[in-house]
Amino acid sequence: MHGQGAGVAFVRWSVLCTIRGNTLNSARAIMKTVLSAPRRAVRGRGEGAEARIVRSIGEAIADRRLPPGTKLAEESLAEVFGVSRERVRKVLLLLAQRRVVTLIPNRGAFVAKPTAREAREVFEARRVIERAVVEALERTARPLPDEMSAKLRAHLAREEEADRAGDRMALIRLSGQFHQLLADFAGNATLAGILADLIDRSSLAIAAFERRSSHSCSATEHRRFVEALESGPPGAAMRLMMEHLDAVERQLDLDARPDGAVDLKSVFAERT
Amino acid sequence: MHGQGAGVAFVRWSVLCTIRGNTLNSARAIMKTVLSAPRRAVRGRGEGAEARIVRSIGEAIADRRLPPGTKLAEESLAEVFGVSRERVRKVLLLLAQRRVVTLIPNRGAFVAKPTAREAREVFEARRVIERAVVEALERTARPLPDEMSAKLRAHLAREEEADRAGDRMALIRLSGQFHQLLADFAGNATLAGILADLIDRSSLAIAAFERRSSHSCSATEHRRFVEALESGPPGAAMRLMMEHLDAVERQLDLDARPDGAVDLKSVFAERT
DNA sequence: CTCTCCGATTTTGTGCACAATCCGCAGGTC
DNA sequence: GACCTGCGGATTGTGCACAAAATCGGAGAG
Repeated sequence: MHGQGAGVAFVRWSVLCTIRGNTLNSARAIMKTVLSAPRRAVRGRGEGAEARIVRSIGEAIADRRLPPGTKLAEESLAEVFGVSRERVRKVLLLLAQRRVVTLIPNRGAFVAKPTAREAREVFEARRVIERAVVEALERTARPLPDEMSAKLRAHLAREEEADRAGDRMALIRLSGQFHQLLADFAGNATLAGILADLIDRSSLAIAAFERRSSHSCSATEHRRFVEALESGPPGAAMRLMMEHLDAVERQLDLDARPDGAVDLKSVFAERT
Repeated sequence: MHGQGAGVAFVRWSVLCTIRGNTLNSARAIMKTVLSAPRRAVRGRGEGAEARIVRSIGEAIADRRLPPGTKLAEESLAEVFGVSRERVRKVLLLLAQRRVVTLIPNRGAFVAKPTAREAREVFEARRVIERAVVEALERTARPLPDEMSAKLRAHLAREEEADRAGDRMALIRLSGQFHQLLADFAGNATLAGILADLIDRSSLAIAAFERRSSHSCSATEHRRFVEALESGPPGAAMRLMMEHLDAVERQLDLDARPDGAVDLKSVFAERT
């Protein structure tokens, strides 16, 4: 989970200078902000704690240490993170709006369990956005700047290392980060933020619908994509990305199963 | 602001049946849910109030009755809506995550004032998503089903009526709803939800950056689009939609102006 | 033996009060 | 005259306590 923590300090004096008519004391305002920012950072807890907890829970969900359907009791989380229950409540509200957890009135918070339909929608949305990302990359960044290339290759190395080590959890997280990295390079923070949510929800969908035993390695597909982006013919990278997303979705078992208690009969009917 | 309220009742027993191993008492769970759902609806306030306030504030922002930078004091809002202050706080947190309001620690909530960069990003994101929407519409819904056609034409009628009446506020809201309607027809609720946020943020960007005096009427462009979608050659609708979004963005004054106090000197320098 | 009802316990929801912070303003100082 | 420094008023942030609701267990009826 990669929160899109905007620069609060910057927003701060921006608002200060524009809201009220008095724009002349901006220097003083900047001064106070610069001084107060570290002070806030030193205490570190009041505001950073929420972001930390959000990220922590988010990563746990993306890594499937918290599988879909898991109950997230407020009291337990408060104890785990050493904060008050209401802080946890706020965090859960944030995660709920990102559709990563489901809030059921008077029942509590649960790790979201997407429906098959929602899973399909999320992947389609990813295709839509990532197509635009790759288009932007192929259009504006060709040849690929050294910095991007270096970061991508460093990331690929980490992925392949995790693959060799059989660290499935790290591989999942890195795989998501790869797509996030591409979106960041594309230069549209808004789209990147939207994609961040969709990637998290993809993790959820994968956790909920993954077929047992099937697993095409993302690392090699990612490497082929980067190579196509760096030195392939125009459109090759796009094609690889679309195929990659299709492959990931095809790994899922999204057929039938209206999800729930319906197939109980059929399950036991076969046993007669 | 069009909240995407999911079917809570459905999620409810779905979770019930899958979380714990015991799946056999699902019938009983359904029973209790079916009974409790209307009861919750009758009381209606505990959960509906928040959504109502979110929609209310959201519409006010989209209609520019609350221009960017307006302070949203908790106490005042609580009094206006007749709820407790913490309810308002929750609502503001939700709106903040949708980037419609900006939350500044210890300062309060303000109607978001997007930067020029953010405005450009939002419009680019809209182009990305609405391109997909129109593609889906042209691909899967051709010829256009009667129901869609009827709803679209009814909407056009409302837009044109508002245009004739000079009801600028209604026109803005209807214009947003038009795009929302198309996204709904495309059949991907996830994408439609994302677009809903982007449309709201577009309203904000327009409010913040609109040029005085310029105003190309959306209603006629919308009508042309619908006609192209119904009976135009393939691709015509897409082209019109892209041109329409470009036109809306071009109405904005997104040049230079790093936003804030910087141009004060230049403004007064010209007067010597 | 199964189903239903009902009370005890746990968990969530909400109002309230107090603490912390910030803005505006006055007074003093260089 | 400009700047720093406290101080008062107001607003936001947070912990706490209580109320409301749901789950879980057992007892009783069919």
